Parts: sequence; C-alpha cells; structure tokens
Amino acid sequence: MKHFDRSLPMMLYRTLDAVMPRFRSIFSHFGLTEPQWRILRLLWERNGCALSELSAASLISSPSLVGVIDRLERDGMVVRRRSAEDRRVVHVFLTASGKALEDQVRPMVEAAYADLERSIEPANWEQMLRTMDQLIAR
Amino acid sequence: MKHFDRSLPMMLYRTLDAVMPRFRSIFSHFGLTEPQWRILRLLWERNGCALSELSAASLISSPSLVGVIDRLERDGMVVRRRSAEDRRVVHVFLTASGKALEDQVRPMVEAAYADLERSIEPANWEQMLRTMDQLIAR
DNA sequence: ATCTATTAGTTAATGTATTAACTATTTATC
DNA sequence: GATAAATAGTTAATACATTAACTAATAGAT
Repeated sequence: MKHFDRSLPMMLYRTLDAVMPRFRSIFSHFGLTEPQWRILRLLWERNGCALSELSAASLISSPSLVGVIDRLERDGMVVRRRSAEDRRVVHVFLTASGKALEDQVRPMVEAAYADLERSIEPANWEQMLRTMDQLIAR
Repeated sequence: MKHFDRSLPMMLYRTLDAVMPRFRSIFSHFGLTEPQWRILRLLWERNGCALSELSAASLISSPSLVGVIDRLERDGMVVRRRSAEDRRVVHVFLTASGKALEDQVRPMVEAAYADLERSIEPANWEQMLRTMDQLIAR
C-alpha cells in the first residue's frame, strides 16, 4: 500500500486536498464554488467569452459548464447572449455584481496564493511545474 | 491569464486530466469507476477494513464513501459487516467476485502506470513528489 | 445548390463531492 | 453510574463530473 500511497494520482489528489480548502473557504465566504470562481476569474480577464473558450480554459467539460453558468446566471453574476455572426455560439457576460465581485475576492485569493508559494523553494516549485508540463505534453 | 494557467491548482488539475483518462478507460472496461477502484485496491491489501480506514486511505470523504460502498455492494463486489467489539464500526469484505477482479484489473493498471513513470526522469519524478510532500505537510 | 460532416451548446442518466445535520454507540467526566 | 462529549456511519440537499445522445447551425465536399 506504500506504492498506492505515493502513486502519482494519489499524490496529486492529496496535494489538492492540502491546498484547496483554504481557497474554498474564501470562495464560499462570497457564496461561490470553486468552478464558479474559475469562470469568473476568466471573465474578469476576457468578458464575453464563448462557452467553448470558457470550457477549454477552465478545464470544465461542456456538460458541467452548462450547470455552472446556469447557477451563475440565476445568482445574477453573468448573462448569456447568443452570437449574431455564428448562432451556435453563446457568449457569457458579467453583470455589474459579477464585475463588482472581483475587487472583493481576488485580493484575498491572491494573498492566500502568495502565502502558499512562499512555503516552497522557488527552484523546486518551478521544477515541479516543469515535470507536470512533461506529463501534460505526453 | 498566464498566471491563472500556471497556478498550482490548475496545473494539478491539468496533470490529472492528462494522466487519468487512460486509467479510467481500464476501470470502465471492468464496470468500475475510479473511486470504486481505489476502494478495491485497498481491500485487496487489507480485506475487512473499517469504513473510517477506507475513507482516510482513499481520500474519499465518509458521505461520499457510503454511496461508493453501496454501489459496490449492489454490484456484488463487497459486503458490509458490523463489528462485534464496537458496534459503531462497519467492516467491508470482498466477495468472491470482488477478489477475482484483482487478477484482471491490476496487471493492466500497473502496466499503464509503469508506462507513465517511464516517461519522466526518475530524479525529476522524485523531486516532484518531495515538493508535493512539503505542500501536504504545511 | 445539396448533402454530409462538424461544431456549439444542451439534456439525461448515473456517480461522486461537500456541508450540515442526525442516529447509534462508545468513551470521558463528574 | 448518570451525563456530557466524542466517534462511526448515515442521510439530505445542492453542486459538479462523465458519458452518450440530441438539436441547431455552420462549414465542406460533391
């Protein structure tokens, strides 16, 4: 079972279990879930993204994303608008409340992230990311 | 958005997205999901585990685990048996079919894993795991 | 132009996560 | 030894993940 414990998938899950709760507690303080945060985080950079772009950039599959956007829309954070050029495409736009959330949430998340990053040697951090790059590139 | 792309959580998720599909396709070939595999993998080493031990070792929360075990039991892979010494505790035992699955699934999974491990320099692999250890230990 | 294949988004079905609350049983305290 | 506190497992409510199938619209091939 030592082999199982230190297998790559279990180590990845364990690492997520170690780092995510702190972020999730920030999100939930603003009534957000983690997938919702990921979508808002993207829209703050490029408002009006298509669902397909959001799906690719957030790593949330289209079927899951439909529900995530549904709930963000229900909560008044975003609105859907169908594209005029290509009527298959649906763009997602931030509402005023969706935009307003950025200044509240982002500083707290970035502070927590900076704190996390400080706990690891920069060289080791970078090397870990490069090894992950290789796994992703396979 | 470059910062977001290379943030630790996104890199962890992306790595999982890169490595897990191959394993999941093996699991599903035997009618198993990934959480179900994790539980069987543990029971093959220590049959008769308590739910609490399974939960800790598999990183599956108790409420999720209840459903996972329900479905494994429904499919005839395991049975629950309440402990005699401490009647709060429920032990999980493999059935004959649950045991029989090991020789079918495990070799394929371990072959896929060996293949994965071969694609990364051992030194980098080890260094990555050590950095994850530090993140987990925080 | 017509028919085919793709693409974007959605729905449906099943299986986890997550948090909070609840039951039954121990263990600890007074 | 009654009573409070802790523990193991479960349920309920909501949200997300995954696969397959379906709709509408566009692009490509003939």
